[in-house]
Amino acid sequence: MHITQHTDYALRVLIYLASNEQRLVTIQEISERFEISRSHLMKVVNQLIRNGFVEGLRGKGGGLRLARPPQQIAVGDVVRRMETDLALVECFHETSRCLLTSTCQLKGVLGAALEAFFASLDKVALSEVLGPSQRALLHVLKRAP
Amino acid sequence: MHITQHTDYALRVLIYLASNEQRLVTIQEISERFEISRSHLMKVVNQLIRNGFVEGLRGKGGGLRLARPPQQIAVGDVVRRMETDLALVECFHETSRCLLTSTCQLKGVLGAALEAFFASLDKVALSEVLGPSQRALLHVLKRAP
DNA sequence: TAAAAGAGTCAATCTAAATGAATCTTTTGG
DNA sequence: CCAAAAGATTCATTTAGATTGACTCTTTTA
Repeated sequence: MHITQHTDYALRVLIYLASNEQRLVTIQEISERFEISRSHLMKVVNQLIRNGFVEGLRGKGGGLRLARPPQQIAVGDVVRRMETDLALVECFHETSRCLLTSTCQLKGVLGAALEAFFASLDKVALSEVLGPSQRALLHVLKRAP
Repeated sequence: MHITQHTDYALRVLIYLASNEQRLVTIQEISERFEISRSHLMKVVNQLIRNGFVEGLRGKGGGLRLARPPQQIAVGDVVRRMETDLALVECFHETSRCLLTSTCQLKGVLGAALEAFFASLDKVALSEVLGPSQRALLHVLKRAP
């Protein structure tokens, strides 16, 4: 059971942006910091923008910033939107060829468990997964004029 | 996010065995019923036996049967023991090279979500995922002498 | 004691994720 | 206005892990 690195990177990007809320951050910078290839990271960021978590400003002097304050970004939401395939097992698909599909209750049971998984993640905001020092920084920034 | 087919098959095997509690079932039979290669299925069954869910009786006239009544087999337990790698993201590993690992709270948050996932599955017994007709059969069998 | 049944090993295959090169498009500072 | 900075898109390659199946044991009992 895994979450794709794509989603993993997305969370890292958001955490990084949250820790640098006061300025624009370029993909270049993030890719260097995390040692991830620029073009790969680009795709991750793209998806974050398309899903409304991040704002991307093009052109000279452009960069990235959170589209909403980190208190309003639920971790569960991010994972849900970044993971493209949430079909835990074959019988989640219409095309399932398992001969039990029609009668067995597994699909519902696993579906409920998946919901519990996301419900747990939904309770946590991006601002809460930052390290103590980063959170302190956030706090200071909020109090600044 | 996926569960391996290995685990998927394991659940199918258990369901099949639960629906045929009154007799021994051979791997051969299951592999034909589910159209899975015999040697592949063998590995799945092996793991089920090693984990104490199934009893395998060798030799002529042998076969498989549940090691415990299906009411005492939790779906969560099966998934937990069949899935070999439950490290959701890189930072679950000791060797994580993510520079956030030390400070960020993601690991704990995702870990808690995973627990919620399994807690949900633990509430369900194998006997509860059988189809209505199969469950009815179980019921009848229990009442028989 | 031979046949049935499970156990184990090994290598091939297949798939989806991950990667990265190359080429767009947009924007703005000078 | 236009060159440079920055994000957007496309495409092909690589890689890791899951899946598969052939082949060879070992155990057991009719």
